[in-house]
Amino acid sequence: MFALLDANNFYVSCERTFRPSLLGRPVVVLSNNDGCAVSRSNEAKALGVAMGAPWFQIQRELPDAGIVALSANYPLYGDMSSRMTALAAGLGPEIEVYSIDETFVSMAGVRGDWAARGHVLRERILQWLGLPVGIGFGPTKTLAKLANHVAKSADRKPGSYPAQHARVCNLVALSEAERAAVLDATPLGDVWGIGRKLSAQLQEAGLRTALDVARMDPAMVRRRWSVVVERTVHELQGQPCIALENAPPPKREIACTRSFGHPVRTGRELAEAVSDFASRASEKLRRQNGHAGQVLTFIQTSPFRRQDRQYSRSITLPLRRPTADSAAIVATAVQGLRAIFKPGFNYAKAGVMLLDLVPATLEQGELDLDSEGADRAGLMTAMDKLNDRYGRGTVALASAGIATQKRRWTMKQSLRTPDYTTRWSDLPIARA
DNA sequence: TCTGGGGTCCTAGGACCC
DNA sequence: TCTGGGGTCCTAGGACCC
Repeated sequence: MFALLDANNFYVSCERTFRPSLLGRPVVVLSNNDGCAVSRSNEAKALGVAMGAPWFQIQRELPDAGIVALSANYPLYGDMSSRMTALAAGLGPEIEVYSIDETFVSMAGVRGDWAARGHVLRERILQWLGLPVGIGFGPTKTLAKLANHVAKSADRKPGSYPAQHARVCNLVALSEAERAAVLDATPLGDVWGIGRKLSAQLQEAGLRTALDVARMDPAMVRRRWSVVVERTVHELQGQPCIALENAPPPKREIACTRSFGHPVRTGRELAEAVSDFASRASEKLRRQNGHAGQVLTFIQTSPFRRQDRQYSRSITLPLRRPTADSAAIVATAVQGLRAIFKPGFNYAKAGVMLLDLVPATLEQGELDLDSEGADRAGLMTAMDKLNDRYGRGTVALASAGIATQKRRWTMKQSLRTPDYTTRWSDLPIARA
């Protein structure tokens, strides 16, 4: 038995908490480089702004709609997220933080009226954080997700589901027939695990709703599609196949990739960017106390610039031994870049991925002939501590590249709001 | 002019081995 | 003329998620 709690329009809602004047207005939060709309208020959705729509297109198509756009402010969203998660944890004995705005809660052994508890929690999150959330309960994670979808839809689009399900929906409390009716009112594309491609294929096969999918024969589904889809069918039938992951396993790969604010043509600038990405990825790696075995570097032009010649390549190089040392990782990433870089292109994006991750404790012993290695780990720890305390980039390795000119490739964020909750100088001031 | 970033899992197919 | 069968491992790519 599971609950899924999920914030409505999370990024936009976080911004509204600190700028109430945005309530009731069409608002979008943009991806890095102020590229695409990645969070939309209900008013923006009602105007037809699609998820992932490029901002320049929105402006062109709806110049007079009064849409407010904001650059993504991840420190703010991350902080609001952990506050919300802490409150959600009160619902049941165990939780899984599934994403920045979604938390699964195990309801095992929880007695009483779940929907009533859900409404209380919902009110509290709204009052304390200003965040509207939807809560769904179901016998499996897939059904809890579906219930959550029902809760939000019944709230936002009256008539899509019975009004009793608005904001909080408990599928567990429904009769067999009532649950079937809810599934039958749900297009199969809205089911967790059924994306665009699969949706099209299932519709081709004559299916329309979540109920149709739930009634398929799992063995046939496995033969015709895959075990993944088979699991979804079982889960829709109420048979749990996906467990709660209370303690998430360490990451198997770590990436840092960015689109550039301006096209980049020179190897020097690319090397600067790749060095920066590699050292940020190394920081993430040390945070999970891991070592990487391989480093992947990629660069690519923009597929949207049809007039440009296109080029896209990646290369994976092994590290001499698994490590989390920024210098070694940066050097390897740049070495990879040298191997794949070709002049004469407008590069739009680059990235570094760390692969073959292992726990740092599994480090293979090695005779330390150059007597340098011993202090490296300590140096990295010291660097991380300084950067944690005084802000990213306070100290860096010279080998990671020092910008000698303005970094034109860094991303655009012209519509950023303050770090209201994570920076002393940005704290809002209440006036009587 | 202007189109995100970071993950996971599964499968097919090639390389290689005996 | 006619050239096996079975297994593992790895990688690339696809599909999905938020």
